[in-house]
Amino acid sequence: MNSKKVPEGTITRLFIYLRELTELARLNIRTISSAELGERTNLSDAQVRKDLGYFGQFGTSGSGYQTEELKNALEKILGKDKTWNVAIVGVGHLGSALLTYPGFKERGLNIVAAFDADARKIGKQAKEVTVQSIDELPGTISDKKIVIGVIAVPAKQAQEVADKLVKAKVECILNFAPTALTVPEQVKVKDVDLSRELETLSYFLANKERTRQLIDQQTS
Amino acid sequence: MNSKKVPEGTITRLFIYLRELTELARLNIRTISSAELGERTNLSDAQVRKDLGYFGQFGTSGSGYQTEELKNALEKILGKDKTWNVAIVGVGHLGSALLTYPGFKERGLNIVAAFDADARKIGKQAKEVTVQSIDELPGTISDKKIVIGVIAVPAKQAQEVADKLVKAKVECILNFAPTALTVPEQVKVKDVDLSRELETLSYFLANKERTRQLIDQQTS
DNA sequence: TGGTGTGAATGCCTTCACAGCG
DNA sequence: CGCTGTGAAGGCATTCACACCA
Repeated sequence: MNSKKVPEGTITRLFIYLRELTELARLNIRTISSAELGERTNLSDAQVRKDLGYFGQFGTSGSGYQTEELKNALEKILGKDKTWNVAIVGVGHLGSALLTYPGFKERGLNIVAAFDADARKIGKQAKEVTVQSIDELPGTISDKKIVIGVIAVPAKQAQEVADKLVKAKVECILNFAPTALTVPEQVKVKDVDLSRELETLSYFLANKERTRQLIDQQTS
Repeated sequence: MNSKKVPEGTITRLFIYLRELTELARLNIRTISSAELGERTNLSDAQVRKDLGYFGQFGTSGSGYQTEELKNALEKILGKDKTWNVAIVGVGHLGSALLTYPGFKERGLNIVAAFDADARKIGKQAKEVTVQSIDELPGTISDKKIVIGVIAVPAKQAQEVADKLVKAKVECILNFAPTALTVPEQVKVKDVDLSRELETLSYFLANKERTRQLIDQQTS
């Protein structure tokens, strides 16, 4: 067991392996090598072994890993044997998409509350939760033991919401607003900017076009 | 001008700087230092300078960068002086969220088509586009000169959709389906797994709990 | 003086390569 | 013999630190 610091990317990939292992288990494939698992996830065999190596020894020389066994081990490592309560703040299109997404519950993430500032949305039923006023946030967060807050409000309100979540003592925040948040460092923040993900591709396209032009010039 | 290979992360951050510069320009702040810009984006001053250094020299010793000038330079570098046509495949909650998101157009990303396999959704109007049958995908992609395809369908259909997009000659794919896609390497794929982003936090929580237990044991 | 631009140093992550095991 | 586990090497990316400039 290597107890060095685990790279961030390793964690991300562990979830990818787990997803694949779940599929393999469903297909009744009992055993898999690092090479095959890598193939199926677009990663290298060495990467697979090194990632797993941070957490212990799971394989058998010559034959690979037991699908079911490795799956269980990863679930434990990743905290999927527990459940965590989640609140969504902002019930716009994205917030609604998250509320109705079916996969969270079975992955140990229970969305147990939703908040919005817009009076017209309050009281609406979205799946199993009722949209509450943002004023009820502090009370609900502690009553329902919510540890993850999801920010799905416009950029301008994001910091304000973050402050409320922090004060209410959530332990992590998933931020979809395109703005840099300031929070105490013990609170883990993960930023996801959907718009930027798309925009990033425009750099790729612009760059491609530039090199194309460069080649045209050289050949003429 | 440093012409080394530009790190992936630099591009991501360039978009963050641009966002901040746009805000600064709006506030009529004419000039900014790398330290201030870093402060506002939760990045280090050195990081800011190094990132910009890949593309040229934009600053003035002693006073910093001209907001407007740097903003324009970044827009050019990132390809935001051009527009790119985008198609959304899969008009579920997430697809709809993307279709109605207001920010894309002004950022040079025009969503000009949407496809779905569900007959009940075809013909529906979402903002300025009408949902088409997936069978019309090949024709529409080339007619409308679409270069980016967004996959917002369930994992099981994702590869099939990817194949169609590739055959129709899109240049990049933004994939929201939680599965590894196989595409020719000249096609740029960016994976975004919303569910995984949330799940990742459960590792953080589980790990926190584990260390807490460890400390309890030691002190008892 | 205040702040850029940039080599050099550091640190982190991935890939290599192979000993050792079943 | 096939495949894991893991030090060591290599490659990137970030941070440091300072010469140089307005």
